[in-house]
Amino acid sequence: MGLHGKNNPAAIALKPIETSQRFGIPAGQRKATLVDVARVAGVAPITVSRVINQPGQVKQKTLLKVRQAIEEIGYVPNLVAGALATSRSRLVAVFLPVLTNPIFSDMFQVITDRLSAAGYQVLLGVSGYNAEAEQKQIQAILSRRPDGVILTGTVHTDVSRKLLRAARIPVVETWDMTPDPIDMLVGFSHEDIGREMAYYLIAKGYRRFGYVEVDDPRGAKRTAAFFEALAGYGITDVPTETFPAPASLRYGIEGLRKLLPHLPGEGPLAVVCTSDTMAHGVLLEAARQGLHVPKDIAVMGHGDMYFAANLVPSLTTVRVEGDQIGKLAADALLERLESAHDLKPLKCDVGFTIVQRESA
Amino acid sequence: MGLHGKNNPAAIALKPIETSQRFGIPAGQRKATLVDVARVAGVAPITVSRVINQPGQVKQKTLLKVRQAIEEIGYVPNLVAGALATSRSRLVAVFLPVLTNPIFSDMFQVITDRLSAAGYQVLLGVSGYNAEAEQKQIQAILSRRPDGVILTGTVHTDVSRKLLRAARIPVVETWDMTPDPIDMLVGFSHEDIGREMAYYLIAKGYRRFGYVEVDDPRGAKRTAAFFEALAGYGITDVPTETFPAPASLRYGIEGLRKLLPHLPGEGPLAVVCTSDTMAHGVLLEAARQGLHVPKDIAVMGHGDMYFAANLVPSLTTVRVEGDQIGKLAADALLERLESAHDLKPLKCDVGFTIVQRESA
DNA sequence: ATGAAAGCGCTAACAT
DNA sequence: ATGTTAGCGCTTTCAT
Repeated sequence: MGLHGKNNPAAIALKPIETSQRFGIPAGQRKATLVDVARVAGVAPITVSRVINQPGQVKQKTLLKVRQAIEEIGYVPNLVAGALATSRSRLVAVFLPVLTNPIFSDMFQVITDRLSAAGYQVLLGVSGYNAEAEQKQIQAILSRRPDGVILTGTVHTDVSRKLLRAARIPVVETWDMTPDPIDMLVGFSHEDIGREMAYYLIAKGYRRFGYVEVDDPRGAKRTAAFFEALAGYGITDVPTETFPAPASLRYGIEGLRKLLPHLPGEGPLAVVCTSDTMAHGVLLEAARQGLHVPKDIAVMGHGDMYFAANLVPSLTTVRVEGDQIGKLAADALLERLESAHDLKPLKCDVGFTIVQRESA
Repeated sequence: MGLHGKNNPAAIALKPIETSQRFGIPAGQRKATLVDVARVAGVAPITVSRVINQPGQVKQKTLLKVRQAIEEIGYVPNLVAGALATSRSRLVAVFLPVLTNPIFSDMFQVITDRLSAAGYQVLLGVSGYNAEAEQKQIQAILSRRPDGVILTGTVHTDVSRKLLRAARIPVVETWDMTPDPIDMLVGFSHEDIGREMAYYLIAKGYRRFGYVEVDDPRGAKRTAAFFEALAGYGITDVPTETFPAPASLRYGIEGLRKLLPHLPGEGPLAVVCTSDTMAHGVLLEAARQGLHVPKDIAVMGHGDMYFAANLVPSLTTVRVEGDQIGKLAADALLERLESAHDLKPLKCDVGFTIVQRESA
């Protein structure tokens, strides 16, 4: 690869300096290494390493000399080699279902900010709400030897769980609750949300419901709990439209259109969506059809996305503190990474809020 | 680090097998290596390497034997070591201004899909429309020795450009045009867009304008060209509201509120926004104020985001093929990476479309 | 405060 | 088709 004298010990041994330009700056193709810096600065390679990693241990004068050499030859440290030597990659893998949902990208942003402030970089995996796809990515990313992993959700394949346990690195599952986490857990109960939404609407006097959902494992938990709570009030006929994840505006529009002919009985009607995006669509379609929200039809979403408060009418929804989850997950990981490696189990429920606005 | 006999050559030489459990499976803490697999399978380490990387070169029988050993001890290859040995990391760095704009996350998704299909993984950097922040991240990520880099925009610090050139890896700049790209370029002309928007609105008969923008370098190009084109028609007084990037719904709402008292003269009025998100806000605020769109006020956005077609009234905007950019950028990079490394310059303008809808 | 030697886990280049 | 040897660029350990 353009390296002169490679695999020719004699050449290297005989003329270690002549293979480079004056001052040992590597010729043309080759990238500068620690050894090059050391040669220019007139110190041992290990001293250069110390200047970079533990500058406190190096005399001021040496420090300056070495830093000047680094500058002079434009040395960029090779973290691949560093990672191999220390078996610490300073890499954290984060898995998200989708990137397009601001709720996840916000969490990702918080995680990235905190981790990169601590000197870590983030490898992103997007699994598309699919445990098999997630497994493939986990498999691939684990060969990068990340120092830690943050997952979205608690539904993973058995192989994924086994691989993660075998990797013996801290793992944080987020965005859900489960009795048997892989390691650490920061989330909230989707069952609680489903139930509370039902109670909220029942309390408001609604007895007729329509439901628009996308097929994702956590949404399904909310759905099941919602239906169960309604059943407690004798309400069992809830027409439902289900679409493939991820949610889109169009599914909301289509959902309401398909739902309308099937909604049973008389009296106040509420349509519940598993995401604000679809609730937005329902709102738009209701407007197109001349239906008044919430008089003719109440609408409730999930996520409190950025537009929810500003829609006309504003959207009643469920707010989850994604930032908070990201912060807690990153901090928990960092604590494990930085401090003593003793098993400190973490299981944290950040809760949720029903945000009452105009639509329901 | 839990490795028995480390730095004790005698111990290793004398009892290489006894340090492990039966069959050479590493004890408790240590992760399995290629050598462990080789020992279990009864072959040389290089053969295991071939089974993983060039299975075609290995006899069927050996292949099975080795794969069984891999399975048995749960071996996960160490790509860190592989990367050091080959000086190929199979890592590509992608820099985005923000993640929350679907236009970028879509492009990212396309890039990720194509690259991971080719066996690469993607390191994401989010620069927040800030060249200094981008530089810091470039600096950090280059020490991971990525095989290639994809950037958003053509505005980078001098240091960034120098670092990227020195890295001697393929670089694709996207989402803009420039006469002096760092290496390859896939984008479109923001000047063309600004100009065409002006022509479009002039042709529709508008002579009074308001402008709502966020402070990002590419948006600024569109703005400048828009104003220049208007000046060609003698229109120089265009009240403008500028907000810090990234765009938000709220800026649109606030923007229109602040703009309204200042809009000059009489006759058809158009408000132009540098993003659909803000145009959405303008639409909402116009509705709140009882202004009819487009009769009282026309609105034009940029980006053709997912909601643009479904708003009421639907949003006239500019569509840019982000997917196409992502596809071309990833493919260009892959071609450089996979085939001969000869300098194949690429400069590609994917163009744009003005999407006429109800709002203007 | 600085250095010498060995090794992290893998693969390229040469055998056989 | 498989093995041997050396080395990727860094850091650890032990010495000075």
